Amino acid sequence: MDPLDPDMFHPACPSSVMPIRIGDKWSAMIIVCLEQGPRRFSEIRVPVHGATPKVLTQTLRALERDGMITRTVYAEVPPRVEYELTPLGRTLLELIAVCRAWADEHLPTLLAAREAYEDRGSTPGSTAPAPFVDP
Amino acid sequence: MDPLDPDMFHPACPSSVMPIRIGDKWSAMIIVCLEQGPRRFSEIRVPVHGATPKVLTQTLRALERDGMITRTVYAEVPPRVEYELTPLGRTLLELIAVCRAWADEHLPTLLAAREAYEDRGSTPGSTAPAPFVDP
DNA sequence: CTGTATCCTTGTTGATACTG
DNA sequence: CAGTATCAACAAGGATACAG
Repeated sequence: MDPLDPDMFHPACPSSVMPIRIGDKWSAMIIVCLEQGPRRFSEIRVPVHGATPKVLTQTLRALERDGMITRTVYAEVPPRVEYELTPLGRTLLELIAVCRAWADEHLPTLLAAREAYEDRGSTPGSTAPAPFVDP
Repeated sequence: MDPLDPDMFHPACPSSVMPIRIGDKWSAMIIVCLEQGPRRFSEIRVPVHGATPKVLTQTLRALERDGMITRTVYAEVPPRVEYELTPLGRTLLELIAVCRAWADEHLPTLLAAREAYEDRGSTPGSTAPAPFVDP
């Protein structure tokens, strides 16, 4: 997977309905973006579209604060800043992988349940083999 | 662990700072509460203190909608409602266990990084072995 | 007992514009 | 390029009261 692919986190991506979240809304995306090496601020903005610079900065600061990433400023012009995963941050990759595996296996079941739930709406039947029905 | 222990989710519990969340704020607690068998509405309220009935109902409905739990109403007086994990809901227990294992292993590191970050505040030094320093 | 109904506070996200 | 500042919008969560 290309961490610079603009469609890496397309709205249709399962992560939209995933019941698991690492940190806030954007953290996991950023972690995955940095998997293959350091990235610059503007490089991260590409796949993580929708995140304004403000939100991106907020999230990056929080990750830095928690020791997940490092922030390195190079005294060049134009300025260059690189973000890189720490060993601690890399441990999150494994966790994300586990979550993805869960999604691959169980998300279809979840979505089916959700659809079935909407379908009955307020009509008869109960989820369980219930002895009594909820009017 | 006793799923009816009022202090099961004490504020000092690591889950307060955990960067991983299953669903919303209360879902994971509820899932764990139901691990050992069906529970009634008021039984769930005990360990999940802080959740008002409104929020608890919301969360339970969402979990039911997604096929994680079943809701069974018994036509008794006083009314009795039991919530129970589905097989799908039980798969979340494994996921939660993985997250807990991550926390046991890495949360101290995270907290240390956080403390170190606060300590420097805006003083010298950089997180990375940075060649240049951020003024 | 098991919820609903209202109202309100707060935190989070987003849009837009501007700076070193 | 890499942010910061400011304001607006929204959704989640909580307090309180009440109903079937």
